Amino acid sequence: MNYWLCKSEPETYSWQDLVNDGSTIWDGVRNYAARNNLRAMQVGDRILFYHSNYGREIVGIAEVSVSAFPDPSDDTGTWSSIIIKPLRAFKRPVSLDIIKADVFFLEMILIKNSRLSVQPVTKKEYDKIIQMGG
DNA sequence: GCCAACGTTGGC
DNA sequence: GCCAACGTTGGC
Repeated sequence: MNYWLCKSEPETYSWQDLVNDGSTIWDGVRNYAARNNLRAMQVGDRILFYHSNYGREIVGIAEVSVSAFPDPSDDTGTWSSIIIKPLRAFKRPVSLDIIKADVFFLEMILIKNSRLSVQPVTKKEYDKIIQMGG
């Protein structure tokens, strides 16, 4: 099993929206690095769900329920989508401030490449995040 | 709302 | 193939 982090602006699509919907298509990604990460995802992989902008915290864990297929919002066949579903919310959301303040996360992509919207997370990082999230 | 960091585009 | 110009993301 592999671990990932996906960003969403809560004003556009929040964790609560995902819970309400039961599952959602993750489409509209238009960045090659992010797309390649989407394509590497397998059913059952875990996704840390991060609220960017207003929020700036990891709020819960989602799961890949359908692996990569052509993005229906794209006519060119260049881009890919997946489908995710919520697994559980954190008792205590893990904020960007907390992550940045901890040297354990110095190498985390969330810190080093803050613009990448779909990124891999190591098992160590994942385990510590979910421990902090409760 | 500003702007730094990063990606992409297009002229040369 | 380089790089300046431009657009976007996302933290502050």
